[in-house]
Amino acid sequence: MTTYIDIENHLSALLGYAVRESVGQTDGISIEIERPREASHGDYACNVAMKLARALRANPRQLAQQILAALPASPLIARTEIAGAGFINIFLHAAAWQQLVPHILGLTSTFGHNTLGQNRSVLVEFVSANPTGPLHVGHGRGAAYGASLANVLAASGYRVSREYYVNDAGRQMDILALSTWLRYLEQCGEPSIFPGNAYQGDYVRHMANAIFNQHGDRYCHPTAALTAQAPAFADEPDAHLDYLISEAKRILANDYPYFHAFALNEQLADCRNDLNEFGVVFDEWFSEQSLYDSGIVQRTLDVLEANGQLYEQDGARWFRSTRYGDEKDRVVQRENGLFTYFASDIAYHLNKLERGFDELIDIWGADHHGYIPRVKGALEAMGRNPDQLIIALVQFAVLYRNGQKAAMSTRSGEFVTLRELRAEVGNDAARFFYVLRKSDQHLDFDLDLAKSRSNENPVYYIQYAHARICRVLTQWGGDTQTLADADVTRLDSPSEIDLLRQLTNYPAVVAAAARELSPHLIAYALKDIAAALHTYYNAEQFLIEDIVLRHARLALISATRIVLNNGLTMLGISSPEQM
RNA sequence: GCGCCCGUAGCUCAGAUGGAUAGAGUGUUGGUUUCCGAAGCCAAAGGUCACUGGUUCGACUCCAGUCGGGCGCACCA
Repeated sequence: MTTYIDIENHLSALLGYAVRESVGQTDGISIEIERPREASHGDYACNVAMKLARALRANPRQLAQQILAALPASPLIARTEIAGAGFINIFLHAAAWQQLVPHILGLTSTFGHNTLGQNRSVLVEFVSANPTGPLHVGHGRGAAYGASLANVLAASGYRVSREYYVNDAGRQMDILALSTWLRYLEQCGEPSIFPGNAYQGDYVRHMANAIFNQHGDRYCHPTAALTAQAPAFADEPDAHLDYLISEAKRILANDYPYFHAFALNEQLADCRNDLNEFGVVFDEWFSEQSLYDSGIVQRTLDVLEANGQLYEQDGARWFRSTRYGDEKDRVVQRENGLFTYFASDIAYHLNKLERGFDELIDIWGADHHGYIPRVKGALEAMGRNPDQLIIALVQFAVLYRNGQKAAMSTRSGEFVTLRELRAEVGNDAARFFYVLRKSDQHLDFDLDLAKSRSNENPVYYIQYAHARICRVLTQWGGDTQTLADADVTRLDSPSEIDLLRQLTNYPAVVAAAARELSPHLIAYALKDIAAALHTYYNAEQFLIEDIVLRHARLALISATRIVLNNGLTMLGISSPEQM
């Protein structure tokens, strides 16, 4: 078995050599190998002659001629031509494509991997939803995107850590603890004083039930005292909520942390379970509270203070983010002495860098884009390189059912949860539909299409290709290991060459997906590969008398199965052997 | 008002460093199975890449402006 020659690297090296030999200087000019749309323009094309033309003040077609004259011989190249304004078109021998089959069968699960990351470490932080209720479909998109992206990066030579930032320290958690206690009081038979801006969802009642069943009326107190001041807050619902929180803390005293911790643990466990079922796992669940407990928040502000980045005004402490391109300065410590979310977030990002990661990727909802300058600015203000932090924005997903929008709002309790979505369309369809769009593009999620078990559903199209191959290999009944040694020189029909080309392109797609943080490219490549497989399946027979050709074809579809499985796995989608 | 994102076929969307005649699915129309799974395949039709100008050998791609849509502009997270 001869060793595999990577076509694009090979052509790039040959042309680079030819350019140096023929016209000499190539500074600033990179050799770009592209795949023309038009088959008559060759298998690959190079535009280097046109790029050199300007600098050398020469005719591009003449340059192309000189370059081709110096082009070394290659076992892959059948012929070359000069076309158009000065394109060098390259036509390959079938062997250039055929060599891929034993290559894939040898590598199996690592085929498609690349070394773009050069073993750098990257922390991918995603989902990070407040643990104040079930994940909804918007979080689902961030989860699917982040998990797929992390897999793409891992396949591209990065050491990847997946992290969920748990906002367990803020006011929202207090509201959840309060909501749980108030529902509990209803269980105790107290008159309901549940405000409209507390958490309305049934899951709060469920937590209250659980506590009541376990502890009876141990945490019961009369609600009369809580209602006494209510009328004063008629026009200030948020102030009313804060009042109730402070009263809950006062009345429950040492029991308040119980409600807080119970609600937090319950929601976190639910969230973790939900994501696990979705195939989304994290290496670390990082607590915001731990940033306070370990003193990092204080230390962070000390650093900023020492650097002259903070000032006092109106009783609050401000960070001079306008120095770093932000629209206005931002408060890090409020008039009431409490730190803002921003303060702990600066500390969190500092902590990430102190843990030694080379790159940080934050995946945020697109509605947080205005937050970017202040976080990057804070890193810069602490003497860090803000370019180490990359923020990937994920746009909203809008569900459509029967052609109509399904609206959602966490507070009102009328949202569609990720769990409901998964139950309705299945994990595979959900993962696929979520990453089928570019992440910074709005997503119209068609529920009816996603759950249809018909040819209209693109996820089945790909899975069906995989199942079809498995079926053929099963009917054949041989050992697929032996196919690695098959003589593949007769794989030269149009549908075979086309399929081989699609498979050859796959590693470049993975690299592009990593470079562009765009796992959707994988989904589109899989559709193309599946289409080429289906065409092949209809064009040729596999289980034929001719044993050499039979083994060659089985080797090809076996390789195709491996690539489909690699890609589907990267997107967190199953590869069924039968459907 | 300012900032970020977006505008490609009837619909939903791709288009990797600027390349040659613009891509897929779906929908519409027509064809396809004595044969490994028809959840498939083949074909037709469908476009002023929002608009205007600029950069250059070449622009869907880069720049400026206009129009249209989304999001954001807290001592919330």
